[in-house]
Amino acid sequence: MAPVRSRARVVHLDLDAFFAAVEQRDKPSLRGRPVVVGGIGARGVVSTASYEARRYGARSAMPTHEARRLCPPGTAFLHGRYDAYRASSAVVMELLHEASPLVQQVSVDEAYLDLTDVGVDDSPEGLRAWGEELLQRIRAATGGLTASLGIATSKMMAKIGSEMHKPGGITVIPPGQEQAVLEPLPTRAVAGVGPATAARLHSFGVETVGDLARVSLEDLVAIFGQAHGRGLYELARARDDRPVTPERETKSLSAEETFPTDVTDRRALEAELEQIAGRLAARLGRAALFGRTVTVKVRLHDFTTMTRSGTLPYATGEAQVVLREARRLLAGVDVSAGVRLLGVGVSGLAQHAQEELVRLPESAWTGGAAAGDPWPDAVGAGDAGTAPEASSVTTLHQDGGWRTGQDVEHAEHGRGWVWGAGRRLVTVRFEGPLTPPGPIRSFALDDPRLRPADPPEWRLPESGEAAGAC
DNA sequence: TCTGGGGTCCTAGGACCC
DNA sequence: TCTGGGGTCCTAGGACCC
Repeated sequence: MAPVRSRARVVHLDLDAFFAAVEQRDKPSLRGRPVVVGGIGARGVVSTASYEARRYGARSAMPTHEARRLCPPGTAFLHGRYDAYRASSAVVMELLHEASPLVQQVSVDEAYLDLTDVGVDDSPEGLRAWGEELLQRIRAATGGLTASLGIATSKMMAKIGSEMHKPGGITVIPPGQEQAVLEPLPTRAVAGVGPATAARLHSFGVETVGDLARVSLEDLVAIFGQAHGRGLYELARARDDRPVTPERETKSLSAEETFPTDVTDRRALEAELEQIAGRLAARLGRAALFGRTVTVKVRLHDFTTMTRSGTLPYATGEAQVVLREARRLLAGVDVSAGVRLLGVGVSGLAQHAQEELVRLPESAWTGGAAAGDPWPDAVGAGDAGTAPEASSVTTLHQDGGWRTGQDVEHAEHGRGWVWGAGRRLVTVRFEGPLTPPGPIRSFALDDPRLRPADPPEWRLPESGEAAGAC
């Protein structure tokens, strides 16, 4: 790891009790009263508690019913108004971009700034004055919202600083003071130490960052693995050269829902899946993204969580294609004991449908297509892994009149859907038992046995079939 | 009436290719 | 034709962050 920055040039800004503060700003009757924003339902959790509510013990991520137990009558429990929060957040982020060319927004209420190219006096007094002015501008532009600032030589120290004098405080940790600040703090203060890591460290008698700094690199790597172990070793010494990085590419999108009560009925689950996949596809569309890998997430009644993923031969943004793959994946999960949460995600994102098809290896024929089945044009054009002409790929989608995701019926093999279509062949994925030797087969585009079909009623697995469906 | 929803990164094993 | 190492892709799960 590179040497630590020698000057305090990283700023962490954290809006104080942000959601609750917006509510109190917009509804004067809530000012001075405990306010809890988050899920209101039986299984809701707290997103943000106002400082008044924190006095009674309400905290973020706490089950809302527990916050209800702790807080006095008259406490306001509110659903989040996320559009309002986003609007205020945008005002603040705009001010940050005026303050520095290098801003990394971490979430709706947090950001890092790099002051390297900002002409600022980086003495503690100079930094404090700079911070006061920024906070004043934020208050003025947002109708009184407050934030806390940490200014230090690294992201980790800046973040620790912003926590130290909340709300509304500015904490400058001058170069050279990092160790002294860090050592007495609990290990949780180190970036990347969550409940699990803290518990393991505790079991070795490691409670503070100072304790952690006395553990050897070899031991940390042996216990936590290469990446995490080395990270802990460095961060415990305040060695953190992570840059402030403005824009990051989206890697995945997902949508999920926790049900008020566990769902055991597969038909109800199917309906939920359709809803969730629809929401996800709409977001894909808005982001102009297409994904190849579909992941279904199932949380059971006992909180055990399973994921099942499948990778398509092409990137898609279509709700029906996402949904169909999600259904296939869900069919392989035993849900008889009750499902608490259902989710659908998409990864392997591309900015164009089909973009990834050219790299598809034959191994992607997970269903075990008959040996010798040629892949429709794109892969068949050369050795596996050799990209065909781009033009043949970009037109794959509609060639021959077949559309990926389209429902079809084959005279011998039964119902299926179009998994890929090329200039000469169409590949169909079959779900039913009528299709030995495998569920994927290719046909000539004009194969008379193949015809378009209406979307199927989703067939529910027979009881007992689910677990073995894949 | 325990434990949201949206993300990121890492690990580990197996398949497959060279 | 018994023996291997590296690289990539895929899947599943876990930890962490806000």
